[in-house]
Amino acid sequence: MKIYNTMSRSKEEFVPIKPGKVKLYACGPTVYNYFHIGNARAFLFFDVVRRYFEFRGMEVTYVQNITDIDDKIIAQAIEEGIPFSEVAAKYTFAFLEDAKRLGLKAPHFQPRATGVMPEIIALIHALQKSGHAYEADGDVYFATASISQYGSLSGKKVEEQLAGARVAENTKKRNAADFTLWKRAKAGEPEWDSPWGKGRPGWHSECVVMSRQYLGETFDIHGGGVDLVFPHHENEQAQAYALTGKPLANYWMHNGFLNIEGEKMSKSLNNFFTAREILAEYDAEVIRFFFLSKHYRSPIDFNRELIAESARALKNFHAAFKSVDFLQVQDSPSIGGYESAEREFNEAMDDDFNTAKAIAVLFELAHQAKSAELPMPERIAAAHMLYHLGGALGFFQSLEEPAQDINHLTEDLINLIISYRVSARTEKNWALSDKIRDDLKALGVILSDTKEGCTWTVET
RNA sequence: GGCGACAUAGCCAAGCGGUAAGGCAGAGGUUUGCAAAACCUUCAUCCCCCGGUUCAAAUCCGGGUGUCGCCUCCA
Repeated sequence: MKIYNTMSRSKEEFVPIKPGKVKLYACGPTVYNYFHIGNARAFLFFDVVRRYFEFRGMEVTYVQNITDIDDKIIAQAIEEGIPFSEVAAKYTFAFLEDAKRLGLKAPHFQPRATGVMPEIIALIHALQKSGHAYEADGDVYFATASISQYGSLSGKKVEEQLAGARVAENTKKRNAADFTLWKRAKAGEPEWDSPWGKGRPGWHSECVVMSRQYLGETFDIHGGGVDLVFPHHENEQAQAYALTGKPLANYWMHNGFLNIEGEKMSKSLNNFFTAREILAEYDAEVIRFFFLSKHYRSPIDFNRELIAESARALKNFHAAFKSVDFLQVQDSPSIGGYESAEREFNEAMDDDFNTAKAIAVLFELAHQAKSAELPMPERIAAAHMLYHLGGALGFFQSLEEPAQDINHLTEDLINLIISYRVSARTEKNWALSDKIRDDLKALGVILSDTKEGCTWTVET
């Protein structure tokens, strides 16, 4: 399979370090707030990467960090008037909750920065001893000039950067591109003891520590949003090179940004949505479909009309399952016959995770499953394959009807009212039967007259 | 100033040298008392513009135009 490697700016054949195994690391959230819908794209995409490798029989080790000490957390703590650790705990919990609701499979390891503090300090210390880092007034900086590879990931030449860039003047740095490894604590800020006095780590060291701890010195894939290429990943990589001379990861994958109505999402533009609020409005599966319907490296525009369109498109799959009564036949053995669809699906996914193309295969299968011209066993086989392949993308996690918040009495009453309507229809009293239908609709109960009789669903 | 991405039907979106996938919407039909749902059929002579390479280009090259991103915390 081919993966676009940010390092080489081209698609490369993916060769894992150990055949059959994939060591995957993706940057997780900084827990200073509920994560937003743009974060959700990244989390969801790497969830699909993980699922697809597993689908193809690879043994995946997936690590995602949680940054629970950071300037933004401190700022939020001041704003909420609670200790920083409470902010971190609150939003870590919220993250785990929302991730689950989004249908993300839990990573194998989810280490937190504060849980590896001694290791981070040891890393910085090692960098200092080998001359790649220097202390200045309680802060420690990484000397970017000390390694030749600096800039290789992001393609930036440090000297050329400085001309027009808005680099804050920091006289403690030897070089404007040098980045903070350790930050001296100001009064009242969270602090840890270190060889350089009390302080906290910079952002870029934790991922180096955690990834190497769980995945080894060099691992297969490191991922995150494009904005992390520089400086975060460049700086992670620099530390790894300084430490061992070896790359941190062989493949760097970066998902594109999410825009709102063509504009960047930001709090100042007031177009900021948390995943939590979107999940309150739309099904997790709809959000998943929305993201996967476009290639992961392209920017994606988010707006409600597009989400609604995704919801309509997704109905095709559920209609397909319904048409063969898949819940009843789910456990029956599939007769096969749709191996070519699986081949097509795999080809699409093998080409740098072309989920949009893979989804087209799913629609073909849905079409087959619904086709009244095909014999039922064949339709069921198509539905089985649809379920199988959709699962590789994380779809159809709950095929069952969503639990309706209705008690037995209500249910009986609705059925009673319907029975009166059936009588009215038998008498061709259309005025009354339509009124009953309209009135129930106003209450959120949708009636449908089908060949099998009148069925009802509750509008969600 | 430096680096990079993208421009395909009303909308979303694949395609990456061999003659335009798929979805939404629309149109027509089947079904229906009507409605909804469902199913079937249909829907780009053409891929931002101008040159070039080639037997052949949406796909490659050069030049424009436009949109967006990164270089500062950020998925």
